[in-house]
This record gives sequence, structure tokens and C-alpha cells, in this order.
Amino acid sequence: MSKTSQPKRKTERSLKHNHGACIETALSRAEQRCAEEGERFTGLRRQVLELVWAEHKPAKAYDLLKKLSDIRSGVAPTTVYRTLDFLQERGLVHKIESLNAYVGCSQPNAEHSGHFLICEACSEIKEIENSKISAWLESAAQDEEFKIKTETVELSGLCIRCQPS
Amino acid sequence: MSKTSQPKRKTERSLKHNHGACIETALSRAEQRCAEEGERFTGLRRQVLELVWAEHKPAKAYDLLKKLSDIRSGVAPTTVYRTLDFLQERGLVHKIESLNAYVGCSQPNAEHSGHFLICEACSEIKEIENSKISAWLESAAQDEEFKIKTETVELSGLCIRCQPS
DNA sequence: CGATGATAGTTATAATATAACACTTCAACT
DNA sequence: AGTTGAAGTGTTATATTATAACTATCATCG
Ligand SMILES: [Zn+2]
Ligand SMILES: [Zn+2]
Ligand SMILES: [Zn+2]
Ligand SMILES: [Zn+2]
Repeated sequence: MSKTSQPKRKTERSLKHNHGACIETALSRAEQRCAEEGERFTGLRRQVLELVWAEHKPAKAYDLLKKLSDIRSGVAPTTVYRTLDFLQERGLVHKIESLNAYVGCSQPNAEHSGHFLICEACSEIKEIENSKISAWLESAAQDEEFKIKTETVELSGLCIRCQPS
Repeated sequence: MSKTSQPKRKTERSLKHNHGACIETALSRAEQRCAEEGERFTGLRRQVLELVWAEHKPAKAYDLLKKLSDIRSGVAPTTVYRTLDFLQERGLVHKIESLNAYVGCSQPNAEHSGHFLICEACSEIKEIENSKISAWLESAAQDEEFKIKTETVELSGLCIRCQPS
């Protein structure tokens, strides 16, 4: 970790960014969020959230289960799913339906459905700003007089780093 | 089918429409599509597609398995999944990722990702016209220099019939 | 006919998710 | 401090969804 040169493209998130900061931010936001809602941010919940945030990639429930087993005892599928449900309900993680996997929510703010770009090559997932997309989708739904409650928007393809040049 | 008066709102699909025609259309389109591509539209494939088209609602693989077992022998999960895969690859059915279920494709034409309105109350699913939405999503992805290959767009909520008045 | 590849059958198992109930912890109240 | 009730977690069992690997059958073409 004492390397000094990092010559890289600005878009190369995995190289450029201080991911420790992502994790810190996510955890402290979670803490705050739970406090606001009178919920307890327990050790288990913190550990699961940390594991989900280990990368900007989808975390599978049973992989989380394995990793969690390394750091505490008495871990079963229920443990993981219950905790993920809790985190989801508070908007701290999202489920990626097309992958049966979970990612940390990177939109600090209000309740929202996540909208995702999913790279098929490197697996990185980016949650994109959603108000514009939500407005578009609502207008499309409105044409059918349909009232949207939750949006699943998962766009798979190639991120810039993985596109052939 | 000899009723003469149909006083209903144009949006009430389940009341207004001749679903037999939906099925006929889907089957003949499938036949044509397979012919074009040099694929065989076998009895099994036809039966599965018919079952998927039984309603404008999501069909679960294991429900299809049960129904299929009633009309032929030697049916196993593999049978159903393999056939659904075949139909999906030809754009004849779509998988609804958020429900782990399948619906018939109602967009005769080109290869496309489906975009869906899913009623949480009555389960009806409507595939909506997608070129506009696709264009929007592509522009959003473009902002991140992301190249979309497949779109999962599933909007859950209430259809007009199920909205409280 | 007999070779060939596609289709379908068969058996087993993997991967994902939930149910039901018991035990523990923690905060609020006396 | 002791009581209590709800929230959190542990435990066991099972349901649901999906795939792998191999075999048998069928359709087509030379
Ligand atoms: Zn990060
Ligand atoms: Zn990538
Ligand atoms: Zn119909
Ligand atoms: Zn409805």
C-alpha cells in the first residue's frame, strides 16, 4: 500500500477512488439513518453492510453468509436474509433482481428505487441518478394510467473501461 | 362470443379483449418466427408457449411444470427451463426478473428487451412500447459512457382497474 | 438405410429463499 | 436492581428456483 505512482484514466473508478471512504460514508450514514428512525444499528447489521460494501459489485447472499461465518458464529441463511431485508427497508442496500444479489445504496438521500448500470465484463455496478429516469418512466406509465410504486431498472452492458477501443 | 353490447372503458383489458385472439396471434407468430430462423416449433414448445400465454400474468416455471405434466409425460424442471430458454432466445417470452416468472412477448417485431407494468393487486402484466424508453435510458447511460446491451425495466404498482377511486 | 445433429427424457444436485419456533438482549418501567 | 415486553438473533427444517450431466429418441440428409 505504499506505491506512489497511479497513472490512470479518470473513469477508472476501481483504481482512482478511495474505497475506504465509500465504506466509511455508507456506515456512518447507516448509523445516522437508523438513529433517526429509532432503529438499532447492531453489530450484525454493521458487519453485513460492510461486507456488501466490500466492492462496487453485486454481493450474493450465500457469499455473504460464508464471509460472515468467518467473523461470527451461528450464522445461517436466515441471518443474512433477515439482515439484508432490514437494510433494504431502510434504503441502505438494493437488491439487483436480475442477478439475485445485493449492492450498497450510494444515494444517501430519500427513499428511492435504485437504477443501475451493470457491467457484464467486470461486474461493477453503478447506481445512477434517478430523478430524471423516474420522471420519464412515470410519464410512460401515465400513458397507461398506471401508478408506479417501485421501479426495477437494471441496465446491463459494458462500462467504459470494458468497452473494446 | 355472440354478445353485442360491450359498454366498458377502453383500459379494461381483461373485460374487453378477446384473449383467444392473443393466444392465436402469439402461436402463429412463434411458428413463423421459428420457420424464419430454421428452428423447429415442436409440440413441447407450442404447449409451453400456450401455457405461458394462458393469462396476461406471470407464469412461474414450476407452475408451468405442473400444468405441462397434465398434458404430457416425462416432464421435469429441465424440460420447462430448456423450453423457456429457447422461447426467450427467440424473443417469444420474457422473464420477469423481479418475480422469477415468465410472460409471453406481445411485441411481434424485432429483438428487444421488454419493459413492463406489473400490477401488484391483480398481477396483470403489460408490456409497454419501448422505443421511447430505450432512447431515454440510452441517453442516461451515455452520460456515464456506458454501452447498454440488455434492459430490465419492471415497474410495479397499480393498474387503473386496481387503483382506489 | 445409417450417420448426424437437434430435441427431449432422466437423474441428481446446486443455488436461492422462507417458515417456525426458541433463546437472548436491551431498554423502559417499577 | 428486578420485571417485563419487544426487538434481535439463533436454530432447524424446508420450500422454491435453477442447472449439470448423461442417455435416448427423432428428424433430416446423403
Ligand atoms: Zn468505493
Ligand atoms: Zn466494466
Ligand atoms: Zn389477451
Ligand atoms: Zn391490476
